[in-house]
Amino acid sequence: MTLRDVSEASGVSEMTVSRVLRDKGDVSAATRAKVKDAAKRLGYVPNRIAGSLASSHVNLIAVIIPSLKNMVFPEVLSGISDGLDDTDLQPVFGVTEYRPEREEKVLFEMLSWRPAGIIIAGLEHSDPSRAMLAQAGIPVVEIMDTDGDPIDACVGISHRRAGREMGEAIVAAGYRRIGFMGTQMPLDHRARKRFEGFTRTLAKSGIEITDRDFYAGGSALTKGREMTQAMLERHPDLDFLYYSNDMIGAGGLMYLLDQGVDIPGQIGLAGFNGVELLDGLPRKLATMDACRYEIGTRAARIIAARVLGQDPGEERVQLTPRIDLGDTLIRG
Amino acid sequence: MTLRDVSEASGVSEMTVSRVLRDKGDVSAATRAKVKDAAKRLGYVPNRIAGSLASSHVNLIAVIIPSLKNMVFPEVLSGISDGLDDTDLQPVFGVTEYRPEREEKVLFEMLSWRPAGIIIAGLEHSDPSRAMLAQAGIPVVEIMDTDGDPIDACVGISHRRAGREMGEAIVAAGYRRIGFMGTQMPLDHRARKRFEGFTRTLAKSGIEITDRDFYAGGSALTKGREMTQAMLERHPDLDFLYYSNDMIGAGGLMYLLDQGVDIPGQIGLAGFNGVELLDGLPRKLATMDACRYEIGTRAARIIAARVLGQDPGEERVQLTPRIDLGDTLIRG
DNA sequence: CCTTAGGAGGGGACTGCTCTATCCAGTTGA
DNA sequence: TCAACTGGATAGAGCAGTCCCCTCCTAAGG
Repeated sequence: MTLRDVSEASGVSEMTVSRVLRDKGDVSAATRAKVKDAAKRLGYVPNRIAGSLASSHVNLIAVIIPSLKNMVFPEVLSGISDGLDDTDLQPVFGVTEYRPEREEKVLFEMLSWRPAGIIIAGLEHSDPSRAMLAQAGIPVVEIMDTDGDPIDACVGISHRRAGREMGEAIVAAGYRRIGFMGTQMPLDHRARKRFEGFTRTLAKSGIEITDRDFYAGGSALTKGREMTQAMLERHPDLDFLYYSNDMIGAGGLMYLLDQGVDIPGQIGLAGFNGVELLDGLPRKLATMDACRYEIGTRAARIIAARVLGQDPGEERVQLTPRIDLGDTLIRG
Repeated sequence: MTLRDVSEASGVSEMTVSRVLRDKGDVSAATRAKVKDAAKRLGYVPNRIAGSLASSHVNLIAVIIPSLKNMVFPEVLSGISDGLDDTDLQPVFGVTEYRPEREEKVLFEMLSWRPAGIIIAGLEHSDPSRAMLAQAGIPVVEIMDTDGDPIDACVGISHRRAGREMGEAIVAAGYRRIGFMGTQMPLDHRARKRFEGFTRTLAKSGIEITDRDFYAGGSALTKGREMTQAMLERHPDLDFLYYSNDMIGAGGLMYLLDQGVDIPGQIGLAGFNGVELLDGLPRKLATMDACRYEIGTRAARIIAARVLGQDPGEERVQLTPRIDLGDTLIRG
């Protein structure tokens, strides 16, 4: 089923059929109708592979993210999808599982389809990946993070600063014996940067983290409970627990409520991400919004503008995450 | 940057370069090394658009799902991704937002890339969509649901049966005044089928739903709280609440625990999906596993086998969801 | 020692399907 | 009558794969 079939069925040249289907060039209304009718009758679906090869235009935007298991990324994808909605650009997703070698592979695969642009999470990439991104000759937007040197454009928040601000709020509130719980992911650079920003800020006030723990796999809520229990058994005198994400934070919160602990009096809590989930918990966990959806839309707008040859405006966008003290952090 | 550039840089024909890069045909180790070296030095990324056009082989599997906002689908995607992992097939995702006209558009877009197979959620499609699927001439696997006539292959669970079994468990446990809460989505056929199976089963025992309510948008957990409160104000004598998904069910559970209601003595609760989240709640919500991950892997295996010309085995797979009574449904 | 078969290594020509660029014929209007 | 369009056709390009062919070397047979 090709242009030829449609052209034969409608009695005009392939050229004319192509023009009708792409709404380009001048074709009389009568011919147009004839062609469209034939195409519909035959169930013709244009072959974009041939089309893209001929025109060297591809309407795909490659989107590379670490994971789908964490709700953070689907939200970014929604933003991208919405930001691209009024263009004919189409996002295509690839998942790296936080592994650099996977990232390389996924990137290579994606580039082999000659997309019109790339949106990729993070600023840390292997040398081959950076080389591919730089050489591709298409707009590249690195998202989520702004602590580092972008290859091209960039939209995100500063995770160092996010960690710092939370640290400041905690110190200001008077907490001093602080425990940290996070995910066991050396390759999650954003979590690492938050942690660094956090500890560095505490250090300025002469405070050192009392305990820390990392987990891998399993239900985040359950892990949050277990880790919190274990940490408090090790250090019953902790007065604050900072979690690297809201899910384990929520688990910790549930555990402490079960135990009848006074929150935020005896122990304060904070997470990160601002997940919607928190709104329904008995006590609202302090957190920090990661601007996920907006990151998606802004990145998409930059890509769209660049691809369509318009002015993309600001190309290094640093969004400001809002801290939300919720009910689990005393106002300092 | 094309095969020609690599061929010129390495001093062999384009043909030989192509063979080296695809690991096909006999090429001496020396030549192979020379070519690979040149390709790497130039940062050559093969053009799959041209490759696919030439070979009429595309390694893409189109995956069409209603939404990314519900964790159900990312889990299915993980399954698909894992199921395809040992092949060179690559999933490509499209999202319909539960809208048939979006589905048509997404399907058309995807088919225009001539994928090797399609995995699509649900059995209900518009006539044009069905026509496209049937005419595409590639394996089609409809997933999530088995209540209906698949176009080709099919992997899922029976949502009617899921509703029925939950209804039976509730009746067996002795509950009689039952309320239902769900999402306001006429186009979520699976939720509808569960509801039908549920009410029909109750009817057999002479029970009619006492109240029902539907919501749209907003945080599911919060909505669950609000709807539960509202429904109990309307009907304080309800003794069971069935939620169409675990998130609103969890919200309801939180509300009732806050209120000090005896669960499951005074009021029983059940949700649907078996989301991981439930494991960390103070009380485990009764639910039913939707086999999300397995649906993904099975669908992927069928597609892979068909595409590779192997025996796909069973092509109409009905999985059996396990009911989990948790702590919120008296054992009947 | 020569012949010959066979295989390994590599090249040439053409193809896939659509789009771009260019060109032509017919029409319209001044 | 000629210029300016309009509707439509023809030719060629885009890049890598398939099919088929050729060359050269090795090894076995006579």
